[in-house]
Amino acid sequence: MPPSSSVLPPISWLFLREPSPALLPLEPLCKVSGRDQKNHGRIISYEAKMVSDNSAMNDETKKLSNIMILEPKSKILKNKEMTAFYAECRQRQICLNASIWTKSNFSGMSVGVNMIGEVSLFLGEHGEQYDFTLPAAYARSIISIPWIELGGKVNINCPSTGYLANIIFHTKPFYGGKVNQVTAEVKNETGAIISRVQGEWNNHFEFTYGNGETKTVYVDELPVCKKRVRPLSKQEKMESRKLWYNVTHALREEINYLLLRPKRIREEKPTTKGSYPCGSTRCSTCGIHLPATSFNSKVTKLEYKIPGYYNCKTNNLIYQLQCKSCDAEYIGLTTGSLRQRMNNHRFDTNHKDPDKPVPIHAGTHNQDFQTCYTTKILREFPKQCNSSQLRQWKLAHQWITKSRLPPGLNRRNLFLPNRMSGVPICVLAIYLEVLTELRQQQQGEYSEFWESSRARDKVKEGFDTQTNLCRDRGLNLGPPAQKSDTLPLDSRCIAIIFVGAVLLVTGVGQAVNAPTETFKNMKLAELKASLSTEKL
DNA sequence: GGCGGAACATCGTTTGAGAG
DNA sequence: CTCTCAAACGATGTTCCGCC
Repeated sequence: MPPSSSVLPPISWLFLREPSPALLPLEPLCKVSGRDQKNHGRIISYEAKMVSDNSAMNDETKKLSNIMILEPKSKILKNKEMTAFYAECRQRQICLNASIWTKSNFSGMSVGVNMIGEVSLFLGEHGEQYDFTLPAAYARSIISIPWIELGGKVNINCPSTGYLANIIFHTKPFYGGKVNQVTAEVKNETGAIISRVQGEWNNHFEFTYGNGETKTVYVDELPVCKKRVRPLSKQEKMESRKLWYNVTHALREEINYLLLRPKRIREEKPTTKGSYPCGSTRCSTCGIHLPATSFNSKVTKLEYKIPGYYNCKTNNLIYQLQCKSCDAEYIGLTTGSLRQRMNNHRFDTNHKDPDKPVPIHAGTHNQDFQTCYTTKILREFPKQCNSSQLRQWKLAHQWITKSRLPPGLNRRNLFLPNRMSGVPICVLAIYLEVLTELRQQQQGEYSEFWESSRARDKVKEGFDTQTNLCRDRGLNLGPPAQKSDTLPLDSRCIAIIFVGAVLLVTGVGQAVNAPTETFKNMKLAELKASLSTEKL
């Protein structure tokens, strides 16, 4: 067989990957991390015979499929999580030797996975070896309906003959374009192009040879070899189906959170600021911690960017628990890690603590903590922040997300804390707006609340003590905010000051049962002064 | 088998609200 | 202003599990 004939089957083989939905995580045949004790550095030996019982296959396919044996690859890299396998067809003297590991990175709504490793196909009959590189895989729209595509350049090289194939997997352009497009050029040892390939790797592709002949391959028409594996009961702990039993079970039962637990891709630092799962194998919080780059305010109807890179291990933070089944949410604060706090909530929920809002709400849906909630980190605080400051910022976040109003899960009281120094005027305006809505919702119930001089005085006290505070720093701590998209609750909150002003001036403030005229005028002047100093 | 990290379980402390 | 109570969080010890 001339090299020009033998170089093409490996290319076909590379293309003929079954397109798969984006539901399953990467499945290793053998997951290797460190040294396996019993085998002294070797991967445990597994055997999976693939026997075809498809009578429609041609003889060559039968020969190949009947004796395909998967064995472990002896060479491993320490401290790398990698997929490694060796497969051979002894009758036809074909063997495949492969080791693959991944580097992944987040970029907004998608995850890119670079497949790094070696794939070598050896054809004993011809004494030729073909070395493959692999395309990158991209999981797009990971927060909505995920889908997968391949991208990047791949080379197939045959050192003994000098033949070379350059393959390009084209990613879909942002606007228009087609998915799964692939092109390739096959060159001989002199560099002359002997064949071109074009098509869709999951549908059909066309080979155009040097003499003008063409050949089209349709993926759907290719014979399918039915895979046979050992029964689950006979598989060892690290065999593929045993290892991935939980994932398979969860898919069948639609238990979403179980899908996120086992063998997660290790994440590099994401490129976009936001709240991300840590990727630790045993971290239960990752199961409810979906990647997020922003959160919404039900008061301002605006979306606020999360201002840093956070994960389950982040300390000193304000977090949000969002019910998957309804609009209920909970804003909490912890000086420990998100993971520690979620463990406490999980414990309370498992024990159906009747005194705590998070377990009570999960109980109303008859769900456990993992099933009921998702979480995200809204903000991390520097360690030098004292507890008083932290509480104020928690309150501020509770107000702008309305988590203190139904159906929010935080406590219902709406009194201002005793010490309000440091809380920006815009946050107080938000507070007024929330209070107004509550008053409109619960006309009778809250009139008594507001009529009590104590409640009214509290608000007045809150405004009185914030003179010369904050200079409208929004929810940003530290130095005065710069005007930037990455500083979330800053100039946008000025709009809320308008709301507060309108409430006070137009008499809508009457809905909260009327601060006094003097109080209104005083606060309006203050609000105007703030606005005049703010560059919108 | 030892070590370290994560989860689990429990209890103590802090804080805020209400009442007097 | 003080006391009481409950919500919320933190701290700590134990258990489990994966890795070396």
